[in-house]
Amino acid sequence: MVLQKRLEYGFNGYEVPPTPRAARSPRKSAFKKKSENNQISSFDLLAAVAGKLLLEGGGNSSSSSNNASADIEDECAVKKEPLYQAVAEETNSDHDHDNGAERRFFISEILPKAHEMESFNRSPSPLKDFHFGSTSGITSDSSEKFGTRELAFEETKIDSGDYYRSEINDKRSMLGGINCETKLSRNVVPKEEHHIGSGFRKVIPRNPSECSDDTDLPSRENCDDGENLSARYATKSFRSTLRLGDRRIRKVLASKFCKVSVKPKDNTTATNPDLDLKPDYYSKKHCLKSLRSERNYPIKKRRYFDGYTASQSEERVKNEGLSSSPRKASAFLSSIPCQKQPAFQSRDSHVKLGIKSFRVPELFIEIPETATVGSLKRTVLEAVTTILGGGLRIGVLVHGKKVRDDNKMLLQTGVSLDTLSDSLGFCLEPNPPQSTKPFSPEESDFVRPCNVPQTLTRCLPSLPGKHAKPSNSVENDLDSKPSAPNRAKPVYSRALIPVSPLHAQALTVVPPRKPKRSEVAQRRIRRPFSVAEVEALVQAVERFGTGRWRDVKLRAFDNAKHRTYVDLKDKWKTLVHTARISPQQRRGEPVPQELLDRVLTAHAYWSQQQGKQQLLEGEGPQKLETSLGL
DNA sequence: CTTAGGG
DNA sequence: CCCTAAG
Repeated sequence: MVLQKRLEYGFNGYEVPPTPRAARSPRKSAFKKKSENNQISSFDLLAAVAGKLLLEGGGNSSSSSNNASADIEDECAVKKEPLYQAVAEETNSDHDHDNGAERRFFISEILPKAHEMESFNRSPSPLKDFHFGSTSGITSDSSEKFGTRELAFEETKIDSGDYYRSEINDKRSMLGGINCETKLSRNVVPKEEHHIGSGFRKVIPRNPSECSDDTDLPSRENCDDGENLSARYATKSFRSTLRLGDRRIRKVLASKFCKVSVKPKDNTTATNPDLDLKPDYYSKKHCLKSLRSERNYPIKKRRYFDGYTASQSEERVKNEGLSSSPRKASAFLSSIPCQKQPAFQSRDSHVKLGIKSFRVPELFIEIPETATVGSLKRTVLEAVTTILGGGLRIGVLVHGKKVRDDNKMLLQTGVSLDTLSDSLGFCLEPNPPQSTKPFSPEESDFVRPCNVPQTLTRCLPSLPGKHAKPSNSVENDLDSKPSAPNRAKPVYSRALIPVSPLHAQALTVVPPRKPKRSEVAQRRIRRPFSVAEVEALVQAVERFGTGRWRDVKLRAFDNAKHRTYVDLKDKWKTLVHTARISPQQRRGEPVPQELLDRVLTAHAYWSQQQGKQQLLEGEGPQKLETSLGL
């Protein structure tokens, strides 16, 4: 229903609002619930339809930039039924593939050898597979991508399906943004040129490995793919977890002066015997969350990391006289127990990695004894946020050696059925916001492989020969981090216990300092709207009205990362004002009168609509559709 | 998160 | 553009 409504058009080129604003909340809820029940939501469908159109209609979408988005909906309106079905079918078939469990197999129960682990960290725990480590490679990556990284590790599942596919159906792939989330899936999607939003184009590679750091390839379709999602969208839960502190967290954190100790740690509790990771629950939840999250406007967060984090950190070094080499202290080691899962042999030699329950057991925090508990909490949060929120890179270790070539096939790296028994390791490397100073050599090489148990011996990952480029690497695969919320706080506290008594004395006394506002967030630079942008905005508002800024943003400015829906709303506000004042009073780049006229027209129209809607709402929802001629 | 409005 | 109350 919703879908149809949204595809309907009102008269005069204006789209009739799908539903009164007041009634939209319930709609959202309904959507959410539906999705969680593994049903196809209208939103999914809409997205899928759009994606399909993009695929199918790639050739005929020759419309000008400002019409591309309109074309999508226009076409939907015309043949929505067939499309609807097509999409549904496609989705269903996806599910069918999911059920083909016998076609895949697990790398399960990645049980490292305890003695090897101990040699590194003297941990009594036998279960250590993943490690936070600082390696020499950490510092060299692009800076764009950590802006919005939010990670949490708890339950991870990495699935290598029959085929690799990069996500292309989502308009956000146009963002060229922060996350490079590569997903492994079973579908092959042909390389296409896609038109999205206001006709912005971008060629999206088919191969995940071609996904560069500044490419964003999320997808809503993943909602249907529970298994993949658990891995893919885990990145989101860290936020949920830390959200306890909410805003304050975002603003306050990000010191790099956490030292991380490599200390014995109790990992016994880390193991969750439950092998079923509740993929449905997590996947859907994460998926939903990500749907929203990924279309966030990370500007603020990124600003925070790029600016505040670094500057304040450095400032602290000077002001607070923390230990001689605070940066050097960024080594962060942790381990994550991997869970055992039933292993299946796959005819297709595909691998399914199951990683469960990432943990951050040890944190070395430096904080003065005189600090308050509150500041301690914040410090811990800073440490964690810096490391996790700053983004993580996955290192792949084969036989204890790091594999740096992302384009190598697993087979080529020696990861095969025959050799898996030896060791396949992963290394979680912090991706510090400021990646200037490399870590000390000792720490840099402080990466430990996790050993793969015998069960892995049977797992021979080999990529389908169909791939033009055998560039699917574990590293890429893991880039889509999975996670699970909830345990962050317990982890913190436990981590602190053994550490603080040992090092508290050596710490410099530093009065907790409230970050100044200027440090937290600087005002964004002013970026006047161009006439083209105004044109796009006007057109979008003409269609969506003045109360659907999110739609406007998504449709017309989805690729303009610096324009938030609030910006668009504000701009409209000023546009209306501009249109009303005399040309002499106007400043800045002159907006064509034609556009200003349209602004007034649209504004008047939608104001009127709004009035009508409110009246109708008063009369009762029943009459609404009738009155609007729906 | 989105909207709506004031600053 | 920012900030924030409301939903």
